[in-house]
Amino acid sequence: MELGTYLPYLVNRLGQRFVAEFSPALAAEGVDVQMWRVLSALYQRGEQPITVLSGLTSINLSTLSRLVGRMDAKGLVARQRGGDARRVIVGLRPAGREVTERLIPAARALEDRAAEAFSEAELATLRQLLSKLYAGFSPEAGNEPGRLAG
Amino acid sequence: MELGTYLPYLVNRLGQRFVAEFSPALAAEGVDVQMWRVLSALYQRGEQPITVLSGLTSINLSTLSRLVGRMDAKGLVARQRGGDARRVIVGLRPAGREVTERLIPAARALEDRAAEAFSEAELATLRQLLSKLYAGFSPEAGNEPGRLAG
DNA sequence: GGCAAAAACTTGCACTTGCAAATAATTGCG
DNA sequence: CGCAATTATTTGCAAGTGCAAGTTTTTGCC
Repeated sequence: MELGTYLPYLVNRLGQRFVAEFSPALAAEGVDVQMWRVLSALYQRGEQPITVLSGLTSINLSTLSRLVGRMDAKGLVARQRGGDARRVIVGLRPAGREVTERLIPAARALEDRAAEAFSEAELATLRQLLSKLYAGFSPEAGNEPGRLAG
Repeated sequence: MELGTYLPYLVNRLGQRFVAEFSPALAAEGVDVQMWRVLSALYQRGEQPITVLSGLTSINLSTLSRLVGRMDAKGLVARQRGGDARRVIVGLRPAGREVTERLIPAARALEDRAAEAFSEAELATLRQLLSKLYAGFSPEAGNEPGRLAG
């Protein structure tokens, strides 16, 4: 049980670090990591039923329901009823789109900073290994793209 | 901003997956991920001042204070005052050690399962890249080993 | 068409979390 | 020695979270 070589440990440690590094930029825009995940998912994929959004972001549905409520109150997103009146479609409002676009450079900078010490080949290898590993745990869904983690 | 190649996204997605995969084993022992992080850190490194434990596990100090309280109530860990009476030393109790030892095989199995599709060389590369990336974000601390993420 | 079962969300509740303030113990300095 | 400043930890408070139960709309079947 070597800690320094334990894969889940290494992965989560790095993930937390990414979030920590991105947090100041988020705070400057008055949003948190969860909101960023919602914003970036909607930005990438367009408006979505809240249940689908829950899958895309890995945020629990009841948590997301309330999170969307808060984001709505902030003017970032809007709820609208779908053709099936049970469905709630969540979409970006202009303010949400603007916040997202202001955050994208910071997100890019984070990755660039991470990539600094690597060759393009190393980066490609890393991405490929991470994806392959993830896919290995999804017998059902494969590797649909989803949330953008900070 | 290709989501499927965005490194923080890939890393966090995989990290969450690891946690999700490990959760049933944890639930069977009546502990959650945070408790596991405390248990495994103490198991690896022996009893620690709560502040040090906070660093090892990346758990906020006030959160950890209450978490340790709950784990104490469960009989998993014990608090004791240090030589400097301000310090609180947290150590494993026998029940905590036993729970940890029962969980280690599941943790190992998780990694084995992840490693299935990889050659030893690929695994070594992945570990090295993850460590290097993490270290790149720590100008100060370098790469002290810490918590064991599920 | 009418009503039970299913589907899609939201909400009640109990618990966890993190910031800032409070408490407890030690150190330094006049 | 005594008290102000520092260090170590806990607690008050105001949120955020997830499970299970509740609400609303649709579907399937007689």
